[in-house]
Amino acid sequence: MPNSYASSHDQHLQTNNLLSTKKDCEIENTKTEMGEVREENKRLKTVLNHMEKDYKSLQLRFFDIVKEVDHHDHDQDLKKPITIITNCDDEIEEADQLVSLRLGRSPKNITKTNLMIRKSRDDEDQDQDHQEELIKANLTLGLGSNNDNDQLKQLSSEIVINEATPDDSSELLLEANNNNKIPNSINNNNNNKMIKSSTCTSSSNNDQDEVVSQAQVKRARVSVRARCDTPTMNDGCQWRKYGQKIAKGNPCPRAYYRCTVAPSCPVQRCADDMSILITTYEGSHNHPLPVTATAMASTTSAAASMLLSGSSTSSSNHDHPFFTPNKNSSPLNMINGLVQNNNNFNYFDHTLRTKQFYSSTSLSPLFPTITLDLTTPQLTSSTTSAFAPSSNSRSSSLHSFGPTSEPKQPPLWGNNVGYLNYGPMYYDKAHQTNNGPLNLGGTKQAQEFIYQRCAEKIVSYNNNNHNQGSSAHETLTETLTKAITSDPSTFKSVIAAAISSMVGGGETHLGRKQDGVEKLSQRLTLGDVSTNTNTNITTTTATTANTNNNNSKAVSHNPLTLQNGQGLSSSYFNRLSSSNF
DNA sequence: CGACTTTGACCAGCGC
DNA sequence: GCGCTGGTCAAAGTCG
Repeated sequence: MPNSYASSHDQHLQTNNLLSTKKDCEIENTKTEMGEVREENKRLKTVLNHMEKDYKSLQLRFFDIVKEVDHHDHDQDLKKPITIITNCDDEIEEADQLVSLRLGRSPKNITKTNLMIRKSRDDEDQDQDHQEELIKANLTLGLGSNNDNDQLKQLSSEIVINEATPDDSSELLLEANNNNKIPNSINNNNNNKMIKSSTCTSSSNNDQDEVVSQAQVKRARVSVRARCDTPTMNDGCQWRKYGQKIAKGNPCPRAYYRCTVAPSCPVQRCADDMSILITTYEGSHNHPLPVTATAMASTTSAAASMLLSGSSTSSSNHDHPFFTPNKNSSPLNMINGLVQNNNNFNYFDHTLRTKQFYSSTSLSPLFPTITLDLTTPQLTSSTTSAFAPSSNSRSSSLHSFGPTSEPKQPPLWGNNVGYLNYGPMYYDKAHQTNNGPLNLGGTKQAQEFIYQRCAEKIVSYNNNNHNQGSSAHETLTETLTKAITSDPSTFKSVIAAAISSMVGGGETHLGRKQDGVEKLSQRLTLGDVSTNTNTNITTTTATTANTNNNNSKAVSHNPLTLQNGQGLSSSYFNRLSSSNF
């Protein structure tokens, strides 16, 4: 018995030793693995830092290039016989605004050119319906005739000029007013009146049609829907409440805010809805924006530009689950994404799908409104999910909405979501994931627009500078190389779209020229771009990139108590955001 | 005291 | 022409 006991005891000890040895081994292995994970984390951090540095440097370079190109365009612009109304108080600002006004929409002289070009084309295509003609007449982009290189070139240069400065609806307003000899003093502070005045001053049918279209453009609004517990949405700007009204049929008051960053900034916003904050922006800032504000400004400006461009339509857009034609509103040849219809959104209303897109009449029947819905669930998988949220604050998420606001953003060109899918027109809140910032899709797409704009500039710039071996050109080449290296797919998409916009312009949605452009795009993108070749959007939208000279107006509706513009927006949200980073 | 919000009045556009 | 409505103004109140 003792022996058996001793042997069993030894066995037990041996088993214990084995177990302890095993545990030791496991611990060692675990430690080793942890060490490896740590090293991996370090490597990842290093890579991330490197990417961030690259991103920042590329971003800086990009803006430098944009400035250079803008400057160059501005120089060219001064040489061009563009009519500039000089009976304004601030000629410098006026000139600047005039240039910026024309993005996405054509000023009168350009429109005439476009009409002329179109006229020759119409000899071939007699079956266009009159309304499309009228709409297209106001599209600066996409009207170039392939048969007329000179005109196309001229048009391209015009496009470059148009995009030399940031665009937005108010700028467009100003432009139209200039065309109609409306005093600028009216423009800055009373866009509505100005618009109506311009409409009344037109005489000829063409002018009337043009003015009507421009009026629609001028009144474009960008409505941002987002679930927000706070009275206002933090978009980085400072807002001051100047009025509040109880809208009929809406228990929630509508508040009116005005941007207080600059005294003359026409941006306003108002807000309404119970759990969903709807912020409607009108116009664009005419002053440098805080970093945190550039995101939303860029986003809304891009949306407004796309709304105004009208060239961005595509049947493929109808497949977007959040595109909502509004049967109560007048047709506008444009928009992808969600169109606001009061506060009711009819997702996927197949019966209403037509070839045309419709604008909203929610705030005013005269103001086409495009809505960036940040409240709806994600219905489709999106590659934007690759962009991990960097903030846990829903409210502060908007801080990282823009290209420059979030230092920890993922790589700028990091995915190839079809920008041809009109991404910037619609930011799904689901892209934030559960707690994520809105910036994911928005940032990337907005930045794609920036890039797109750059690409457009590059194309046009090169067209205008064949014989100039300038340093700017070298810089462009260098930057392009870097960009391609960074993310070839997206860059190719952008370039393809840019070229498409130049070649095919706004015609693609009609099926004309689309084949060639589409093939070109597909070749360039090597399949990176969605088959929804809405190539024409390229042209219009790039507007938003430069917020330094924006001139916009914002209106927002807050269903809740809607108390402050600046207070919550700047202080509360800023605190939130600062605490998160 | 300055900045901001509140709130009633005013104005202009639009529909009937 | 009248009334409704949206948008704006400005004086008063509030807050830090």
